[in-house]
Amino acid sequence: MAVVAPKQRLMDAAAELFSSIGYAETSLRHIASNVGIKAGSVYYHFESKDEIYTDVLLAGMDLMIDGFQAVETDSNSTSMRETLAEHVVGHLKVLHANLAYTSLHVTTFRTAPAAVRRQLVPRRDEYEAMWTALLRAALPNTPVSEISILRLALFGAMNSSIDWFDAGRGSLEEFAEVITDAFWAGATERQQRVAQ
Amino acid sequence: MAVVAPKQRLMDAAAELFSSIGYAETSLRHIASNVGIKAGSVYYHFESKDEIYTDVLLAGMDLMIDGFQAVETDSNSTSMRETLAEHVVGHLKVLHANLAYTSLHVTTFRTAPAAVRRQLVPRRDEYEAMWTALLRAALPNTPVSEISILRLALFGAMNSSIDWFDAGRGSLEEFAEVITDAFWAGATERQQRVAQ
DNA sequence: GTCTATAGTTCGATAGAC
DNA sequence: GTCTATCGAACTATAGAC
Repeated sequence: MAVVAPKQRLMDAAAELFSSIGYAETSLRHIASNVGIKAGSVYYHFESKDEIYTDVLLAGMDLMIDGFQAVETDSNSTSMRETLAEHVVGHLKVLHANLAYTSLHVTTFRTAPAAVRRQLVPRRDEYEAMWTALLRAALPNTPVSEISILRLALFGAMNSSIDWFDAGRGSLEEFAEVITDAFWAGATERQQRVAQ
Repeated sequence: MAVVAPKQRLMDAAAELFSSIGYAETSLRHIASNVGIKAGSVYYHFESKDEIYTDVLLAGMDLMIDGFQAVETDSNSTSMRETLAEHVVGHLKVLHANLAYTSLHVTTFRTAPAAVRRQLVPRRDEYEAMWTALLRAALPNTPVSEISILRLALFGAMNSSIDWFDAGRGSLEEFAEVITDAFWAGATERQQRVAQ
C-alpha cells in the first residue's frame, strides 16, 4: 500500500489554503505545518512558492481537460442538446470534485504572478477551445462573435457555483439542467429570430 | 472649484490596486505613493488598511444598489421581459463604469478578513433581495428554489464579464441581450414544460 | 528528507516633529 | 495634514547539520 507522495500531500495542503484564504495570505509555514513538516523542508520538494502554485493550477486544468474528454468518450447522446447537457454536468462535477485545485482558476488566477500566468495560458486556451468547438457544433447558425459571448457567459454561470453550491441543499444535475435549458433555449430562439 | 477630497483619492488609488494585484499584495506604501503622500500619512485619514478596504467595498455595493433603483425609477417598460432586460443592462453598466470598486465584490470579497465581510453582508443581501424580487415577479410560476439558482447563475454570467469584456470589441448592450434572451427563454420554456 | 538558524526584505502601524 | 524614523512581526529563501 503506497503512501501518498510528499509532493502530492504538499500540493493538496497548498491548494486547500490558496483557495480558502488566498495565495498571498498563505505562508509556506502554514502549508508545511499542515503536512507535518517545517517550512525549510518544503524546498527539498519545490524550488519556490510560485512553483507550488503553478503545479497546482496545472493539475487543476488537467482535471478539467480530462473530464471533458471523458464525456466525449462515454457519450452516446443523439442530439446536440443532449451532448451539451452532458458536458455541463461533466464540467460541474469535475469542478466540484476537486474544488481546491479547480476553483483557483476562477478566484485567484487573475492576480497570479505574471510568470505563473504565462505557464498556464496554453493549457487554459486548450480547454476553452474544446468548449468553443462544442458550442459551434451545437449552434451552427450562431455567429462566431456570439458563440464567444455565450461560452464566456456559460463559464461565468457554471463557475460561479464554487461560491454558492451546497451539495447538501441541491444537486449539481438540477443546476446543470437549469443552465443548459437557459443557454440552449436562448440561443436557439435567437437563431430562429435571425432566420426570419 | 473644489478639489477631490484626500479620502476619496486614497480610496480610488486603493480600489485600483486591490482590483489589479489583490488586497494582500497591495501595500499602504504603494497606495500612498499613488496619491503623492507617504504611508504614515494615510493613518490621518483611515484607521487601518482594513478600513480602507471596507469603505471601498461599501461604496461599490452602494453604486450597484443606486443603479438598480435608478432603473426602477426611469423604467416605463410594459413587459416583465423588458424590465428584466433593463436591469441586466443597468447592472452591467454600473459594474463596468466603476470596475475598481465593484469588481472587488466578485474577485476578492470571498477571501476578505472576517471583520470586513461581516460589515458588508447586510448591504450585499439588500442588493440580492432586489434581484430575487425582480425575478419572482418576472417568473411567477417558477418555484422559489429555481429562482435562487437562476439569480445566482445570472449573477455569475453577468459578473464574469469583468474578466473578459472589452469595450473596444463589443457593446454591453449586445452582451445584455444575449444573456437576457438566455435566461428568459430558458425559464419560460421550463415553466411551460411544468404547466403541461 | 527533515531539521535549526538566520539572512534579507517588506509589511502595518505608531510616535513625534513641523 | 504630511513628514521622518522606527518598532515588531511576518515572510521567502538559503546554508549546513544530521
